[in-house]
Parts: sequence; C-alpha cells; structure tokens
Amino acid sequence: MKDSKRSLKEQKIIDAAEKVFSKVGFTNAKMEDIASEAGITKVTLYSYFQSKENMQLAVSFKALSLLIDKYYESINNFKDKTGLESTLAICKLFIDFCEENYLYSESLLSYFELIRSTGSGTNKEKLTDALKESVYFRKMQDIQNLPFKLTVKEIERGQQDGSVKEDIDPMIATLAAWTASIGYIKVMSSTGAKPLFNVDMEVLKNIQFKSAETLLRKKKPA
Amino acid sequence: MKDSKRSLKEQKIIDAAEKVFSKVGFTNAKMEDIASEAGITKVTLYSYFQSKENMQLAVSFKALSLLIDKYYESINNFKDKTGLESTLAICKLFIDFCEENYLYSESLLSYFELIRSTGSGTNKEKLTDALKESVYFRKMQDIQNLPFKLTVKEIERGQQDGSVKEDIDPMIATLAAWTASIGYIKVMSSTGAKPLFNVDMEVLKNIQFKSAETLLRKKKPA
Amino acid sequence: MKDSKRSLKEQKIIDAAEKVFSKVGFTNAKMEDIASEAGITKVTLYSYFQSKENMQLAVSFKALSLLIDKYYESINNFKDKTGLESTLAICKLFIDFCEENYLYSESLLSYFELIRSTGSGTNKEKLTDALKESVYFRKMQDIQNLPFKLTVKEIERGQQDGSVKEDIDPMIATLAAWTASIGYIKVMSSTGAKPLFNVDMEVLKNIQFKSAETLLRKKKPA
Amino acid sequence: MKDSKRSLKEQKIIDAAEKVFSKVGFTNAKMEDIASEAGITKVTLYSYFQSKENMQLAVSFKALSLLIDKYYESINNFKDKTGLESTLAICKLFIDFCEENYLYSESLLSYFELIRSTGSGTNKEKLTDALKESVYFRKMQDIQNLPFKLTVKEIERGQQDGSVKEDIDPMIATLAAWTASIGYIKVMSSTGAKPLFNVDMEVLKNIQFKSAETLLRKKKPA
DNA sequence: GATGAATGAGGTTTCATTCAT
DNA sequence: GATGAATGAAACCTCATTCAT
Repeated sequence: MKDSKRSLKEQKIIDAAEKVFSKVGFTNAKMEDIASEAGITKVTLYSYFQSKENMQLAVSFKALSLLIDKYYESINNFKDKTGLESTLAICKLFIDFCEENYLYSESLLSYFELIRSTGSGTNKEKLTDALKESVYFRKMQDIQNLPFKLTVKEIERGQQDGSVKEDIDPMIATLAAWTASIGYIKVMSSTGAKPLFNVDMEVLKNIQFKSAETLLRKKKPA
Repeated sequence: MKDSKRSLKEQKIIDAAEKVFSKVGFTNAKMEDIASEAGITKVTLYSYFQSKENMQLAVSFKALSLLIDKYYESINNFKDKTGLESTLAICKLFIDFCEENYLYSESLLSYFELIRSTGSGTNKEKLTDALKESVYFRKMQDIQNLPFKLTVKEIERGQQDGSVKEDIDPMIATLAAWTASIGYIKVMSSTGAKPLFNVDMEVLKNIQFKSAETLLRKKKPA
Repeated sequence: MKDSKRSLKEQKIIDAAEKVFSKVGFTNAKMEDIASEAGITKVTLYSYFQSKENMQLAVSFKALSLLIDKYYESINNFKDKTGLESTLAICKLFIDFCEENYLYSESLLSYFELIRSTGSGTNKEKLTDALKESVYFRKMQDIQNLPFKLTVKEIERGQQDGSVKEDIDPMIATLAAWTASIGYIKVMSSTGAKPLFNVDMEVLKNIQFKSAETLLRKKKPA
Repeated sequence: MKDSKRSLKEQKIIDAAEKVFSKVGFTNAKMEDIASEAGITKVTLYSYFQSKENMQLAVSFKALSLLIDKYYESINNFKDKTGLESTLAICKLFIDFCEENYLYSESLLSYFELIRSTGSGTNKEKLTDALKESVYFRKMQDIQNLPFKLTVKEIERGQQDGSVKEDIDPMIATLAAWTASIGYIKVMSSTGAKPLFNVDMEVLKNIQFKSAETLLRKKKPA
C-alpha cells in the first residue's frame, strides 16, 4: 500500500479509537469495537497499532500535535502584542483545548504519567521495551517538551518587552500555568461541566486564569 | 465472625490491595496477588469485595476517610487561629496528603471521575448497578462532600473574623484551592517528584500555595 | 449425644436430603440447602455424613431397607399362596415402590452403578477409600443381595409347589423381573408419568408384568 | 472457517469429550482435560460448546444420530424380510448398540431424563433457557422420536404382512421393547457385563429378547 | 458438638494478542 | 495485507469440604 494510503487509513483508525475511547474510556474500550468502528478487522488494526497502549499513544500524539499547532498559530497571531498577552492567550488556549477535548487532555495526562516511570524505582514495568520501540512513543518524545518551550519563549519575550515580571523563572511560571490548567480540567471533568455545588465552572476558570495573570504581570511602576 | 474481626480482616485486605496497587497500578494488579499478599485465597477475597473495582472504592474510601480525619484534626488545631490560617493549613494538608500517598490521590481522582458519569450522556455504563449497590460506594457518597463543606466553613469563619476577603464566594474559593491542589498533584505525579525541566517541584508547590493565599487574604486596610 | 438422639437427627437429615434431591436432583442439590432444610448448618451436616455421596448412600440404604421390609411383608402375606403368586406380588411391589419413590429407584440404581467399578478397569476412581469406609456403604454391602435372594427363594418355592416352571433358573428369572422393572421405571421416569406418544403408561406396566408372568408360570398340563 | 472445517473440529472435540467422559464420567470430567485431549485450549472449547452440559447434549446427539443411522441401515437390510424380523433386528441392534457404547446409552438416558422436566412441576430448573437455546438441544428435539417412529413403522409393516399380532398397538409394543432394552442396559451397566450372581448376562439378554418376540409374533393358525 | 469463615477445585467469561491461511 | 480462529491471562463464581474457635 502506498504510504499516503496507509497513512489515511491510520487516521481513520485513530478517529475510530477516539470515538470509542470517548464513549467508554480507555480501559473499557475493546479493540474489537475500535476495529469495527473503523470498518476493519481486529487483526488489521493490529497491523497498524501493535497494542492498545500504542493506540493511546497515537491519540496522545494527535492531541499534542494539535495543541502545538494551536500554540504556533496563537503565538503568530499575538506576535505584535506583548509577551504577556501572548502567554495568557496560550494559557486560555490550553484550557479551552482540554475542555473541548476531554479525551485529549486525558491522553496527554496518561502519557506524562507513563513516562514518569523512567528512573523512579516503582512501576518501571509499565514502560515495556515494546512500547519504547513504538513509533508514536518516539514521536511523542520528540515533541513532548515543545509546549513548555514555546510558553517559556513567550514569557521571556514578555520579560524583555516589560509586560512580565522579571523576577520569575519562566519555566516555573510555565509549569504553574500548566498546573492550574490541569487542575481545572481534572475538577471540571469530574463534574462533567455541570455546576458543582452550584458553582458555575466558568467562574472557577476565570479565577484560575486571573491567578496566572497575577503571577506573570509586571506591576506598573507607580 | 464478630463485626470487629471481620472489619479488621477487611482492613488487612485493603492494606494488601494498596501495596499491590502501588506497586503495579490498579489495572495490572491481579486479584490473586492481592489475595496472597493478604494471606488469603481469591475466593475469600471475593467474599469481602465483590469485584476489583469495589476494592478500589474501598481504597478510595480509606483515602477520603483519612483525609477527612486530618481535616478535622487540623481544624481543631487551628481553632484559635484565624479562619484564613486554618483554611491555608487545610490546603497544605491536602497537598501533602496527596504527595505522600500517590495511591490515595489517584483513588480519589478515579472516584470522582467515576461518579462523573451520572447524568452526563456518555459512559454511563461505567457505573454499573453492582457498583452502585456496593457498600463502599454508598459510604463514599455519604462523605464525598465533607472536605468541601469543612473548607467552606473555615473560609466563612475567616470572613467573619476578618482574615478572608468578604467578596468571595466560599464555595468558589474552596474549589479554586482544590483545583490548584489537584493540578499540582497531577503534574507532580507525572514527574514522580523529580525536578521537571530543572524546576524544583517544591517551588511550584509554593506558588500554587501563594496563589491560594492571594485569592483569600483580605488586604489590610491602609 | 445419646445414640437415639443422634439417630433421630440423622433421620431428619436424610429426610431433608430426600426432599432436596427429589426437587433438584442429586447433582444440583447443594449441601447448604440440605442443611438448612434440616434446620442445621453445613458443618453439622458433615459431622453426620462425611460427604455428599455418603448422603446418597444413606438414602440408598433407606430405600433398600424399606424395599426389603416390604418384601418381607409381602412374602409373609403370601405365605399361604403359591410361590408364583408371591413372586408376582413382589414384582408388582417393586415396580410400585419405584414408581411411588422415583428418588429411591434412582438411589438404588446409582448404588449399583457405583459398585460396578470394583474390578472393572475403568472408573475405578469412583470408589474411593473414604467411600468404602463409610458406614452406609458397609450397611449396603450387607443387604444389597437380599431382594434377589428373597425373590429367588419365592421362585424356588413356586417350583416346589408346581406354580413355577421347573426349567428356569430362579436367579435368572429374578434378574429378568428386576430388569423389566428397571426398564419400566427408567422409561416412566423419563416421561414423568405423562402419557408418552399417547400411550397410557399403565398399559405398558401391565405388559411388563405379564411378561414376567409368562416367564415364570408353569403351563397347566393338558 | 468453512462450515465443513468447523464441523470437523467439532467432531474432534466431541471425540475428546467422549474419551474423557468414558474414562471418568461426566461429573468428574474437567473442561480443561477435554480441551487438552482435543489439543485445544479451554477458551476454544467454549467457543464450540457453551457449557459442559451442552457438550453432553452433543454426545447425546451423536449417539442418537448413530443409532438412527443403524436403524435405517437395518431396516433397509431387512426390507425383504418380514416386519417381525425387521423389528426384532432393530431391538437387537439397540441393545447391542447400548452395550457396546455404554457412554452413548448413558447420554441418551440422561437426555430423556433432562427433558422429563418439561411440564412436570418439579426440577424444571434443570432445563435452563441457555440449554433450550443450544443448537444440540434443538437438534435432539428434531430427531428424538425417530427411533420410535421407525420401530412403529416396522411393526405396522409386520401387521400387514401377517408376521406381527394385529391386536397390539404398535406404539405400545415399541415402548415395551424399548423398556426391556433399557432395563437390560441399566442392569448390565450396573454390573459391568460381569456375571451377576453367577448369571451370564447373555442369557438375560436372550430372555428379554424372547420376551419381545413373544409380545409381537403372531401365532400360526393351527 | 456447633458455627462462621476459609479453602480448593473447577466452570464460565472477557479480552488483548497472535497464528495460519 | 486481510481474515477467522485460537491462545493466554485473569476476572468472576459456585460449591463440596475443612478449619478454627
């Protein structure tokens, strides 16, 4: 099969996987169902993805790729604005992205949890050789830090153009923003976007958002 | 068997389950292994916990119970301090608790993700009748909101004693703090507490913590 | 416990077992159910009967004892009649006995199938040492041939009083009668005494019965 | 898999089951053992036969099919002989068949006992829906009456060609013959074909056989 | 002796993954 | 490359039997 054709089919399978993962969650998803959703058989599925976990990696990769594209796009759109504005735009973008694609945010999280095993004493087993050799795993390794790097760059730009505090480490700020977003997503996802305790989740989102701004914005000199 | 004795054994089993879950993760954990870790057979295990998922609920319940106990203790210790101090202590406590017991934080998260299904159209299947009827599920339902309620109460106390801003809704503040903590935990757990991009996670924790304080603390009148 | 008391309880248990065996069959019968039917616990049950199979032996023994009692009674009632009449009475008695107590006929059959293992190459395993040592097994061995012997004796009496053919071996005749009865019982039990193919089972019984008579009755000299 | 291939494998499994059932009896037979005897795994076994009971039905079906084939063959061989001769040949065939294949005779008996539940108040539970829906159960229902029908037809032929009494209901005669055979088989199987009380079982068989002949044969007019 | 709990054995099921064609 | 069948691992379940108190 021509590469392009194979690639097309691969996308179709990933789409099917997303559909199934979204509906029943990764654990409950059956390879059989993904295959039939993609209009192929299980074995063909396996010729594209060597394992179920690999499949999830593919989804993670798609998620991260999409996210990075959006980052680039946003950064480009804000290239004439301040670094702070660009950084905040990125933060908002990330939260919105996760909110709109719960599956993607879960995939990303699960990926970062997966690689956590490396080095630490426990559950090293999770990261099998088979996995490490997977195409998508290597693809992920290549881009996994990009979102952070891009954000760092914008914060640094902000520090240069005077919109962002100078006494904050850009990497720390990036992680702080990431952290706040992840937290919001997790809490939000646990509630299914329904008001929790009568609290409109939008209000909560804004608070997290403001909090990031507070962290970054340079106070105007009196 | 006397209730107390059965309860004791139940605890022993939960301990075994925690050990196994911690080592290999919930998905990879084998009932057989949990049983032998607890020094019993699989069948006996099933006579205590109707399913593997039930077992996880038991761990979640233990986690939440422990957490709530700590909440009460902290609140009691801070009863002569301001509401703000008590609230911040609770926040710290939560983060520390999760950090020290990754398994517990995961269990809690998985529980909240589980109940997310109720009402929302998708993945309702996850919440089977069998699960709903489980003792631990009902126990969880009884206490799941307590941490929030306790936090709200302390914030309200802070508003009365003048240590906490009056223009903030206590519930929203609680969720915001919870959100920040969850985010930190998730990110931390993805890294295994190793420095991420050369950033000491303790610094990140402090930022999240400060952020909560900023949200709550009433500015001193000039 | 006094022997008499123990014996009484034993009977109560056997009664319970019979009830349960009759309702769901030996294989589907649960020790638990037998115990609760007898108003005791499973372990107590085991203190009376070392195994489920032993229990069936007890039922078999009760069945055979009852049958033998009836044989003696009938033989006594017919002691002034011819040997043929007495023999036929016994045959009828056996069929009626089995018909009225399907469970008993099954128990007897299963006992004879059980002992079949002795000596023959296959399924020797069935007859475990534990079983051989069982009280009821030994009791059965003591009386298992009595019905045959009693029948043989009546046939011999018939040969002496001229009512039964002299050229027939009494043991063979006995077995033939036994065989016909067993066949009838088996077929009957497969149909639950409902007409089979519109044939009234009573007619069938009579045929079997006549057949036995034909086999035995000495033709009157012309 | 082609139907023929699947069917072939099914036969292989049934053969394995027969071997195991014969050796240790249905109750003691382990699915695992049947599987390994058939050179497959337990799961594959289950993909062919939904349950152990189903497997027994399959054996019953094979037994009945074989028997029916023999019936047809015999009837064909005797088509130029009298109806009586053909009928007696069938009777002999049945007895020989059971004698040579104890497992088959047991299977048939157990099948007829199984369906006995229908209608009668007790032990209806035995006949679960799952069983009723089994392919082999339905197959059995389709052919279960064939042996009787074929026998009836031969008896009727005998009545027409003057070899069989006219005053006997063919169905009753059929059942009588069946009954005698079953009885013989049961008694024989209880003894393992060893002489019982020093009686050669062959003699007994002959008696049963003669008895059938007596029942059927028309007396020659003087 | 009586009891509740535990055990061992094996039937049944589901599913990711692999094999043979 | 695609397919139906098979495998292995493990969840889950029932029940006769035994243990500990």
